Amino acid sequence: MDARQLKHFIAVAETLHFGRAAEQLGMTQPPLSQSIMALERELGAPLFARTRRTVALTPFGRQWLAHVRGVVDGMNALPGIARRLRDGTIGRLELSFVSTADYNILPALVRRFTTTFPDVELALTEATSDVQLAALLAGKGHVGLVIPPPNGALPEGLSYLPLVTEPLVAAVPESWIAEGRLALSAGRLAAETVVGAPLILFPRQSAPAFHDLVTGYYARHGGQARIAQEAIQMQTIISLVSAGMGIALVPASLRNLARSGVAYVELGGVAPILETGLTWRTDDTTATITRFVDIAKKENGEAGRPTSPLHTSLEERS
Amino acid sequence: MDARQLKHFIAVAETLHFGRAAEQLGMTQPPLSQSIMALERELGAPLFARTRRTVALTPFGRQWLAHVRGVVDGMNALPGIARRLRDGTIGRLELSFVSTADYNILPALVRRFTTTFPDVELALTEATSDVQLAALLAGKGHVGLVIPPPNGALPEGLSYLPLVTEPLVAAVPESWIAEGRLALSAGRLAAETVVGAPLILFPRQSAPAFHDLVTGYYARHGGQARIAQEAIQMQTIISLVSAGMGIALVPASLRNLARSGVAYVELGGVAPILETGLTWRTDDTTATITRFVDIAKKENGEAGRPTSPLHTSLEERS
DNA sequence: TCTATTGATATGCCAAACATATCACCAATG
DNA sequence: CATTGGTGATATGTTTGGCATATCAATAGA
Repeated sequence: MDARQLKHFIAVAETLHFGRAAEQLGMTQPPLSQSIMALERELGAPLFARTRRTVALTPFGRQWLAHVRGVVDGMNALPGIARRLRDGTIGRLELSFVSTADYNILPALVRRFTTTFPDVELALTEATSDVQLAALLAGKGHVGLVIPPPNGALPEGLSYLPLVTEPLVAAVPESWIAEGRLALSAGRLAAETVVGAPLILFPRQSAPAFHDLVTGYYARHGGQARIAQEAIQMQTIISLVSAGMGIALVPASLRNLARSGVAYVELGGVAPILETGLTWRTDDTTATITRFVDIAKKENGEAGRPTSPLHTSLEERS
Repeated sequence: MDARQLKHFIAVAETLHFGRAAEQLGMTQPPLSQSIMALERELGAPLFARTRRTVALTPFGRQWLAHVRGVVDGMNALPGIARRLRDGTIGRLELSFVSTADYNILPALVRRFTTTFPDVELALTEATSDVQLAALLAGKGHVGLVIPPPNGALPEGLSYLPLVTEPLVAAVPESWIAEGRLALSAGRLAAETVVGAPLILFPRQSAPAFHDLVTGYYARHGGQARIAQEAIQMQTIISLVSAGMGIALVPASLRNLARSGVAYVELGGVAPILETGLTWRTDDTTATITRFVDIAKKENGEAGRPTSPLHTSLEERS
């Protein structure tokens, strides 16, 4: 039961002529006859009904042929599959991302990748940066959209590509502005005003980089954050703002999350800059990762200003 | 790109140890190393990441492995498929049948066959006997339930197995009995009464054997059939009887086709006997045919009286 | 009757798949 | 730090089986 024998069988079944089948196979007729005979002996039943002058498939041979064809076709496809796996044009890529990326770089990136490599299965998982980094270090997943750690140093073994930098803005209850509780000057919110308002924030453990970015702003402007409420989901935080529980400092791209009763206002003073980038195991040679990083680099280069992908993402979501 | 190489690859991928994989393959380690190296050279990418002490699949190797497994499994399945094709436990069987068999032997036969050989695809086609015989002689289809030709001689090259014999009965409008237009004696219809009534019948060309059976009855009882209407479908004939257009001589098993306004009455005199049997190409060695004929023989032996399968068929149809 | 064509048989050759022997390297262990 | 056991790679010899050449037997067609 050899692949060679199966190909011999298919050739004879297609030509119904041992001589021409042998020629097609690049061999001579006698060993082909022997190969078929050996196959028939092994199967215990004749595949061909031979007269002295003609060859015909037996009903058994005809039915078996269909199955053999499937296997041989699959076998012939293996080198091509290997090549495409090597090139990264087929396969599977597991991408994790922080929730803020969902309003930012993610949709355009995913769209670009899936149109460029439609046969790569892209598995998306939302997770916080620290969870993503731990998973990658444990060998799970392939690439992650993360907010890099506070000290700026990623764990050993991970590569990193910055993708988007954007300022934080304040998400405030619209009523607080209308009622004059928050004073705007030149369309901005003065730093002292921000520091004085109750704050809604991620718990530090879930998103240390983001947390430190916010508290750093407070420290720079001489104040201690008065935390009214903690919440994990961005949507939840905005809901709490909408309910008038406080203000929140959020990435500018969150403007894409329009919600009635919430206004996004630029911060006075030195607005914190949030960076989002792509990370992956340096030693992971999966071709689809290289392809994805290439796409991300190109996206980054073309997008230019950090606001550009935001609009793109809005279009994506419509 | 050889099946042998693929099996080598799978063995090493499963054990992650060249020595044990070689042992499992019944060979020594050096040629196995060479085989894998040749495969990697052919694919242009390493399948395994080797340190001096350990072997691990590369991401590329892991993804390709899944595809290779599918092909090799399919290949390993081929002998088993061949064996079952040879035994007739898998495959395809094309069965044609006359419409009267649908009320008779067919349902029980099909049920028995499909439960005994659930993996044989059974294709059913309704056709008249002459069409079936012509198709079989032309190499189309496998087995047919037919009413044997009038002279009793089937074409050369076809085998035949009698399955059911049953008398014809008269299908008459119930009103004709109630009104006394047809007189019963001892629950039977006198032959003279039958001969005098208008007849609904198959056209001879569609079912010569059946046609001759009916006209033979008329000839034996000294009369000429007065044909009120011809029809091809049994259901149509019974509908015409129901409409009071005449009487019809039909197989006793047609009692299974109960229709309001129609009564089935035994014939006086020598009631014609209708035979239905199975036919197939004598030289067709398809194993499923043998299996089907075996089932039919057993069905025939166990069923005994011709009425038995009728009740079975009624149960089937409920 | 003769010829051409077909698949089967007989026999010799050689590549390639395998085995044996050995090496180079490294981790574990005292 | 030296030693030992275990790993995959390398080198080389051996044999099997897949193939080619030569030929045969049988038959359809002229």
